[in-house]
Amino acid sequence: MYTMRLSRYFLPVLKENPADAQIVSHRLMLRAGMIKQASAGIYSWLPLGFKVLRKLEDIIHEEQIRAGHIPIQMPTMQSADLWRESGRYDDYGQEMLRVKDRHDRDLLFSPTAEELVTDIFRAHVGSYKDLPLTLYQIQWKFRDEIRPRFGVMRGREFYMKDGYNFDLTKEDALHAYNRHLVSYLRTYERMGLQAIPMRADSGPIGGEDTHEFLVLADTGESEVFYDSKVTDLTFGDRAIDYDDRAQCQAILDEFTSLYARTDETHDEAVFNQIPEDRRRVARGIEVGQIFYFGTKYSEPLNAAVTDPTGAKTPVHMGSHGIGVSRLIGALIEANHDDNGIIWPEGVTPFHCGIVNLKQGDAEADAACDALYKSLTALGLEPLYDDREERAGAKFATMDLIGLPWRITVGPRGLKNGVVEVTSRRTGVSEEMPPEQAVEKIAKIYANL
RNA sequence: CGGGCUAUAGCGCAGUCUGGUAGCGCGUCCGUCUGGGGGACGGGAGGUCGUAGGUUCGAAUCCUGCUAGCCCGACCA
Repeated sequence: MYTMRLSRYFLPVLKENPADAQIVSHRLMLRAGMIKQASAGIYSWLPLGFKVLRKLEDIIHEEQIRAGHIPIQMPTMQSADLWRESGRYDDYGQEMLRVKDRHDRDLLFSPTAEELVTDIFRAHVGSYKDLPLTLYQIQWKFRDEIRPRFGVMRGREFYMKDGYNFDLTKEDALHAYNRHLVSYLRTYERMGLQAIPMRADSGPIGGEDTHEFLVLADTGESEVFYDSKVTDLTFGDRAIDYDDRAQCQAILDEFTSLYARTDETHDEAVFNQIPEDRRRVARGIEVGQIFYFGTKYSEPLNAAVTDPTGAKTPVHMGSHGIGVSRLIGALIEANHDDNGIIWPEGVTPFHCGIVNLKQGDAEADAACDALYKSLTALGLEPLYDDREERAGAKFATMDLIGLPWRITVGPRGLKNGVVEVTSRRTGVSEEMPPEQAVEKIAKIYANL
């Protein structure tokens, strides 16, 4: 169990804006004590940031496993040999960090893992009976960006979910593609984000079919064009059977048939067929991408299975990524105000804050302790601000770190038997007895 | 990689032009008063001025090299 009393926690908040942070998410992550820059584009994750990272990771694992995908973990340092085999060692360019070990062998810090996962596959899978198979990992990656910027949104070291499907036929692989699209829709929605799948460019991964998921934000790096009706689409709590091909296909069609493209694939003529009042030009942050690339890696790397007729056939593959660390930046870009972050309930580092307005007041202290115990007994994680600080400082800290709910406890309210429950997002406060406040918070998180 | 800029206390900055041995705000520590939106007063701690060399009686300040970081551009999840 974490220490959830602020007096004993490690939350190095900053009152002033660090000079190097340009965009709001970077500023707020530094000010809220979530990260500390270690060098250009490389960050240490402090307790609050680390907690959010873990929450995102948990959601991703749950949704991937629900879709039938299997978690593994591959190394960050990889031998250049495999990359020479696929031809990408030379293709990848300066973005790939190359290192030599003591024996003068070429190593690299993995920017992605198609080669390695294909090597695992070819070593252990030989029959169509072992298909379909989708392996994924959540692991640190490195791309030696020419110019890292915007904090974790464009770092050099980043945390990423990357998954790889292996299928016997193109049809099977396209179902895997659809399955990923659906699972990603669910994943982002649970995080409180609207990420719109847009037709994209395949870039260095290569391939035929690809969609990027974009979160709309003014600070986004890509220009996007879409039909305003796409933002009305929500996945909601509809039941999904990932083995049901027709259902997965229908959901893909529903979410990708309206016009939504990045500037790379934008087609002015097609765009202009949308009724004028529905045409939108905006900016977006890319938080994920899915690819179908057929036998691009399986052929050169010789990843083949025996099909039912006894013939060897290269497997059809796809890969799929979610930028986990940059998602935190995207979440903040999409959820903040002048006072700080506003976490969606699904990803908040603590479920609520408890603010003791008069530390040292016997009744206030006792009421806060009781609230803290009741909430933790229900499996919730409150952050209790028990510091010897004035009310204003405590409010400012709570607003900055963005916990969605705050329970305010002071002598004045306690005299009437009530505490105050405040929504960070709306600012609306309600007075109620402490037990009722606990119930209210528990109810909010009951379905998450 | 091209163009621009910066480096002085944990954070934000002044001091550099005109050389004389470092200062402000915030934070931090101690004390008192406070107690519903970053409170007040008093007292303290904290800096090889990025680094190496040079000029000088004397360098944060002038000169040179190096390193790190930031911004714009090209590139990218």
